[in-house]
Amino acid sequence: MSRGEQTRSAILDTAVELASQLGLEGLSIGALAAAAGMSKSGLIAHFGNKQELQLATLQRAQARFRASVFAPALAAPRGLPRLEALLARWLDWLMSADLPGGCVMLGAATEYDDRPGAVRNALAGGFRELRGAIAKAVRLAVDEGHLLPQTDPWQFAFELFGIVLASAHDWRLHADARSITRARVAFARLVERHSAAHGHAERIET
Amino acid sequence: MSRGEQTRSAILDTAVELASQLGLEGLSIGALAAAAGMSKSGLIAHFGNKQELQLATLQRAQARFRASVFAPALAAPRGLPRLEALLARWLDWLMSADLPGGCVMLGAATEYDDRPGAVRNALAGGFRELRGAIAKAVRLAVDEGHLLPQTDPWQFAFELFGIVLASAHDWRLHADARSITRARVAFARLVERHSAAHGHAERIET
DNA sequence: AGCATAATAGTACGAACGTTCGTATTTCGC
DNA sequence: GCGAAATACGAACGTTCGTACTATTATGCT
Repeated sequence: MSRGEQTRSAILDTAVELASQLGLEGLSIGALAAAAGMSKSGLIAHFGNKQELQLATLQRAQARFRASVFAPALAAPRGLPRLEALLARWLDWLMSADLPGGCVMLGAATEYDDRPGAVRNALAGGFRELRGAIAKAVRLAVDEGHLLPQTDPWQFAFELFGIVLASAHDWRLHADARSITRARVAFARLVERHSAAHGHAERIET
Repeated sequence: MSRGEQTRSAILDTAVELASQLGLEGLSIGALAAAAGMSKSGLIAHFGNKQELQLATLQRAQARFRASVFAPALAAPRGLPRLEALLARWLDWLMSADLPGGCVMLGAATEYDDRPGAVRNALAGGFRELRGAIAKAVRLAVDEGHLLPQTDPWQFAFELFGIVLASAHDWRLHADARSITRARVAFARLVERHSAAHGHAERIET
């Protein structure tokens, strides 16, 4: 890795951290340059313009998410264990201390949902890919016999996503640690509802 | 209503519309003045400074939400009908065409969740109040016998909130109309899970 | 070691930001 | 109808924004 690539990578690390707090749009070249300890012009030379910087920052954040959340989940055995690992890692990711301003993608989602362009496309693509991957994991859980065959993977993924969103909201806006427990309870009930044990069996105690 | 109050009110209507698209932080005095057809100085004189403008805009959006979503829901009979009305109105609100940039509160939530200050406090207070109202509606549904007594109102409100968040996300970022159906399905299952008709559960009403 | 090139800094630009001030205009009670 | 108060305007402030262009420094290959 050349020197330029090194500093570019270091810049992006700082950029993700800053974008976490200020949003992808609020991330300014001047503030980033100050945080990275270099000049505005020297910094932006690595990317050309701000949009390219935003795209690169988003890609870096997405790559981190894949590495911290999805890859470990894929290491878990397919089926329910993988889904559980996914949720656990995802919650860890959202509440991690090294993302001081929350998930960059979730923040950018509300920023760019009505702002057509390359950033929005990259963002939507990432979320679509994520949702598809979840749906696939659900399908595998059905194949493994952990979930009932009539389970709709997309509906399941939708509801799981909602649980995560609500948890992130409560955690970040209200600093409510109960959101973790609530997410786990909601997930357990979501699974139970689609599991073969459903109908005969136990009740979940909160 | 004096003339000043009239223009102030008209400004806030425009401000809500603009903040819907640009966010509460991205809402600039210059752009708002242009949209309202008046000068920057003449506009900001009604509020003092930008933060007061943001607070007033937020309060206006919150009042609109109460009027369009919560008040009609309260008109429905307590219990399940009220909860169903709440969800229906909420989804209408989120997908309404006159909120071109999405819900102001949801947008501001991710903007200000790590920015302490008056705006964040007002925002968090509103969401707390909303969540409490939902929990209360759930409690009433339990009292009416529509939901099982062991239902945790806060857990129920959490999950309902998650359904709404996921629906708003899919609708706004992916323009996915299926999010409405998915929200309804998820809600129906959430209710079913806590209802007396649910499989194994014991009845409370004779 | 020397040199071509990559990498960073420096500077300047026009525009937009929020805010303040002085002044003109309009409204409204008397 | 008059005058005080409310309301709106226009101009300017200092700052920051993203970007462009030039100069300087550092790297790496032969």
